[in-house]
Amino acid sequence: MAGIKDVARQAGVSVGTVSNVINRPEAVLPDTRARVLAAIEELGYVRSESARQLRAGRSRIMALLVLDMGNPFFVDIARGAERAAREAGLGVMVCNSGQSQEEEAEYLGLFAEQRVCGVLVTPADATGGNLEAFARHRIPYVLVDRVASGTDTCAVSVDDVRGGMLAVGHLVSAGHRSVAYVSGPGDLHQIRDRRQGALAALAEAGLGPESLVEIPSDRLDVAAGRDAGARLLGLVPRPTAVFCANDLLALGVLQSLYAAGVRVPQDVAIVGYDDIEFAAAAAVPLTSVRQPAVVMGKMAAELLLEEADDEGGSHRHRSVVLQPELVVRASSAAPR
Amino acid sequence: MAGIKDVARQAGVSVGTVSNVINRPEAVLPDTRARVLAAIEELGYVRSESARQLRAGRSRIMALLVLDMGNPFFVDIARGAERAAREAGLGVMVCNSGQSQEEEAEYLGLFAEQRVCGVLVTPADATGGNLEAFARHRIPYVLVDRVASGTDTCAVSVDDVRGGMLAVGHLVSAGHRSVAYVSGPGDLHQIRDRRQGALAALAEAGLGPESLVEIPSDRLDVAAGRDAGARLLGLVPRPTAVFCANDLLALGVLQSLYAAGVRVPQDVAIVGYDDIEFAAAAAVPLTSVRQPAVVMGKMAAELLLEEADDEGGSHRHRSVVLQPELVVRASSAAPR
DNA sequence: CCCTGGGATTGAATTGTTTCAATCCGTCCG
DNA sequence: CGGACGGATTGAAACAATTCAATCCCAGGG
Repeated sequence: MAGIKDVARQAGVSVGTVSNVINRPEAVLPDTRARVLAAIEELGYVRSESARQLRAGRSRIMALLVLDMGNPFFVDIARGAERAAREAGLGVMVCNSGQSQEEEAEYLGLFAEQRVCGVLVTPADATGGNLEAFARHRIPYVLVDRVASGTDTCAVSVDDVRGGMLAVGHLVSAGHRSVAYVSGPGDLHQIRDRRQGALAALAEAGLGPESLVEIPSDRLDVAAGRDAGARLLGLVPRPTAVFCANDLLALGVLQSLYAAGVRVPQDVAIVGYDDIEFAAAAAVPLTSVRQPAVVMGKMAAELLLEEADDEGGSHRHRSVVLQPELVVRASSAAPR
Repeated sequence: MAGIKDVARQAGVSVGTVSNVINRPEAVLPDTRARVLAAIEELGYVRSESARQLRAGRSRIMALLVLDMGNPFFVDIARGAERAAREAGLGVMVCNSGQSQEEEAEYLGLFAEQRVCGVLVTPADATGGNLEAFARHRIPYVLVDRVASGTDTCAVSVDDVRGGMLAVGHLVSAGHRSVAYVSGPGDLHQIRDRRQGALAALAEAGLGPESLVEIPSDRLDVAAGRDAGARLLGLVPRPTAVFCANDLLALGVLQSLYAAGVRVPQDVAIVGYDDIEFAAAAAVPLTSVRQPAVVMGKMAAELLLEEADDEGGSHRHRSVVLQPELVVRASSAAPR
């Protein structure tokens, strides 16, 4: 494959001039430039990003590590991040940790080797042990959909406690007195905060924690939702409402109930979380807590860019907390 | 940041030995190895992928360029590809062309600069002009969800003509005599082939092309489906069935009809395409043509790896055509 | 005791770019 | 006419790894 040297020889100039034509065209005489461009075209020269990177010390790629790209919520985050990165002339490498700490560690290692200019990450665990180790590499990172534990990191999150409160508050005010909570992996902050919000909403209505029946689940996808739905059907007495930790679970629960002939919302009301595009198109359009996912991705990327571009150490870490919003649809209503 | 030289100095060995410890540990005496590993640990050394790549001439990353990551169909393809790549120790860089030829060209340029070891691509246009130009770089690529136009490329696709035939054949045999086809961008092969299959199914039942009412759409997402649904409602006489070029469109159409009080399937039957996970969870569970997306991604990646690993020129390009499968659900049934 | 064989280690060459001090050359001014 | 200036161009250093021929050293055999 042709390199800058071949181009230089072909055009009868030095390598430095070729480099200038590519990076600072205005600093080269028009006819020299033309000659070089002709040579580039003729040889099909493409500059080597790795050589560039080697010299620059870091790549022009930003990494995004999410829990699950099968969840449209994360796809939206990726969209927002990509948009912001693109504006800064950077590429985005999107990876899935699948909520596994091992995969997370593996990917973080990969990012360090790639010398990415920064990492956006939704941690797979509450403690953030992997990130602690990662911090050593001096590669900036921003927490996404997660509050910062200290002041040594930027973070963008949505108020999950408030989200849980909105969801269960809505159910309680519709008359429900017993609510199931289909949760996810207990080591995810989001899950715990939403529960806390749910409990707060119940408490506000004078109901104790026994009014929240937890149906645990180790994954956060539609299949897990179907399982949870089956378990819900077996509960005696059966709660009249379900709050699901995300929309995928909710869609699964809905499917399960539907198949068993349980009517939604007449027999059981359902509220999901994230308000993914498919929530509105569900068997019964799903009430859900909307999160500004695209904005979150965009802001996270912008914070990261600010930190990465910062030469003088003037960057101050910031935590942005966005507000969720309840979107009421057919799946939630007063019990009979 | 510490380099291999720093490690060598710290451990009191040469750079070559450090390299050996990393890449061929068995070729180094145990205590030397231990000393080097200790130095690596102490300095927090992380090998530079760019330097590695520069020497190797190509990166250890495979690119995947799809039309839209917001479509779960492509997410499944990505999953399959990622799995295969991972087994070969490669990373995958997933990018969206958004059906734009400009973005496609831009990304292909980026891939060339990155010297990726290969590209999996779902072309944004029928002619494949961008790929023709790309072929010049001698970077192997495999067409995904698209048949190869010649024998100079590997390709993995699903028989879209047959898919269209299955979908419309099903509708016709349920008694429908007028079917709307909500299509997408006309320069996509998939869209045209599915139409052709639809026409073939009609012809088989003795119906002419006038029985297929095309509702064009320039995008392939839920919002476009809603628009198409609105246009469908305005048609006189209104077709009794709709075949949608993909499930996102179908879900949008469904939402639209639902909102207008048109009953599915009693008034209008709907058949989608792709059988994404959300099709089963739709307002009315969606009849759809299932495509083996994960398998397609996996096979494409495997073909690419075979071509990329081929030193002796023994690789022969292959086209794999997979078969779609009709999944009947509630959204399709005989008209009154 | 010398030589040989072979495993361990070395160190220089190589990869393709960017950057920057040095050089070149033509012009302008004194 | 000489010197200074400035824009264009040059060429070598630096980046961080891999690779491989050369070297080193030790054991075993003659």
